[in-house]
Amino acid sequence: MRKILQRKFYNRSTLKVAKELLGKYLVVHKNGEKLSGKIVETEAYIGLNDPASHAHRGMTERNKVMFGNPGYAYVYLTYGMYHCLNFVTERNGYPAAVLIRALEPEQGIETMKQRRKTEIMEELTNGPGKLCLAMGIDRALYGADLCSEAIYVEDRGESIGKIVSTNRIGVEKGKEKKWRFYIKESGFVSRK
DNA sequence: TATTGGATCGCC
DNA sequence: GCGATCCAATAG
Repeated sequence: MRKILQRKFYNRSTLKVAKELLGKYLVVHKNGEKLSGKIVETEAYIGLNDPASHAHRGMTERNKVMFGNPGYAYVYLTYGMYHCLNFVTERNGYPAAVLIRALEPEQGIETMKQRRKTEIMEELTNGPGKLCLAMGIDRALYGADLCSEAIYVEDRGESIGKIVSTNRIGVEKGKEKKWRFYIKESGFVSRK
C-alpha cells in the first residue's frame, strides 16, 4: 500500500500530524530527479502562544504561509545560510507547522552526497539544514502545495516502533514543551 | 536607522 | 566554542 497524504491529513492537530509523519516518505522532484527519504524526526510549532514559533508575534511577510491553508510548505532561511522545511497544519487562520528535522535517505543518494560534500550516509540528512541542502530545497518551494508533483509525502504503511518525545532543539523560549518527536531506533536522528 | 538574536552547521 | 551571514523584531 502506497498512498500520498492529502490535505485533510494536515488539517488536524499539529501534534498528531508531527507524530504521524514519522515513518512516512518525503518525495521531492527537482531538475528531473526524484529524491526521497523516510521522515525520522519532526518538531511542532503551534499557534500564537508558542514563543518559539515564528508566528508568535503575528503575521509577517516571511511567516504568512503558516496562517493559510494546511498542506503547504513553509521554507525559510535560518542563520543566513541554511533552509528549513516545514509543513503547514491546522485550519486556515491558525498558524501552525511541523518542522522536518531529519530523514533516512532513500532515493537520489549520489546527488545528496555531492550536495553535502560527504560520503557518510548518516550525515546526509540528519538535521533540518542538512536535509534541505541534500534534497535541494530552498525558498523556491516557499508556499509549495504538498499535494503536488514537486513535493509530497507517501504513506507506505510501515510500522515504526517506538516514538521518543523531547524538548525542541535550539529553542530557548518555550523549551519546556516536549514537541520534538523521533523514531527511537533510527540512526539518522539529528541528536539523541 | 542600528543592534541583536535566532527552529544551523562545520570547523577550530 | 565560534564564525558565517540573512531576516525581522526591538530599541533609539
